[in-house]
Amino acid sequence: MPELPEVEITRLGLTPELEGRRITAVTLRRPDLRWPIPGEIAALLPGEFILGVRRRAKYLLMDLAPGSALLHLGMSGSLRVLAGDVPPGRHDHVDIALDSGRVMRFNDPRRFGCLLWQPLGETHALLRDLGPEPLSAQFDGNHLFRLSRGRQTSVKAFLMDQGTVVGVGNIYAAESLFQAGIAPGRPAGEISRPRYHRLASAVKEILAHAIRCGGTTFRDFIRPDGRPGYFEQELFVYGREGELCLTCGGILKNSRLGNRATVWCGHCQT
DNA sequence: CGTATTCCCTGCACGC
DNA sequence: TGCGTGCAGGGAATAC
Repeated sequence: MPELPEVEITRLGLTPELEGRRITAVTLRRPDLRWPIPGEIAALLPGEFILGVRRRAKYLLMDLAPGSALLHLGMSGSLRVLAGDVPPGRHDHVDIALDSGRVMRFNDPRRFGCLLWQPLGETHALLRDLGPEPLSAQFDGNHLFRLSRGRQTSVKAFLMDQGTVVGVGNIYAAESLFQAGIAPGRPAGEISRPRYHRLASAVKEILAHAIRCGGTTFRDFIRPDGRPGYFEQELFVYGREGELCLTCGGILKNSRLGNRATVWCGHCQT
């Protein structure tokens, strides 16, 4: 389930394979993923040079002269770069062939991902109302404190809201709240400024650490070169409901918040 | 506007 | 062994 670290790891793996390459062909084996794949993808990409691969939130942007292809991995998507003669398998929905003889292949069993188009100079509606990047200076405890005043929703839902800060999904929200010692169900508006400073620091540290580990391969994430990530070995709470807290030895609780599984320690998180 | 809920989709774990 | 059920979840859409 790709969150910011997994998307960033994907970007890092794609960049040396894609940057400066010319696209020779686009193969769409489905007309749609989450949304229909716009005609510009098949019409405009072949022949274009890939100028760069950027990331904004959990979106990847492949920059070409006439605009950018926008990719989201949803929760089961992955991008791999393979030799051009590797036959496609189940759920290999899109191929982008390169003049290197290799092919970037988009696999997504659950099809929550998307492939969209953004003309040069425009910002796609999906990118318009996003909060700051968590690893940027714009994101800090003051930002969280200010945005949370008057909010009744749980701090976990608040943290996972992409308008608050981007890139934090269920795994990293749970881990960040654990490291900050904050109970996930606490109303966002009731949390003090010092505690939000701790939370912002935890988010930054955990995301940066997860990127260094190559991301989290909990079920299906895979890097462009086929290797897994190793951060799941560092998880303190996510996926560990009923097991022992690694800090205090208590039993980790499991509840549902905002229709998401939420694991936390009732002793360490208050 | 804020908040909670539903829905999209497939693979897999589970219980009978 | 096979079948039904529930869950996983990003995030848009919908309802209130």
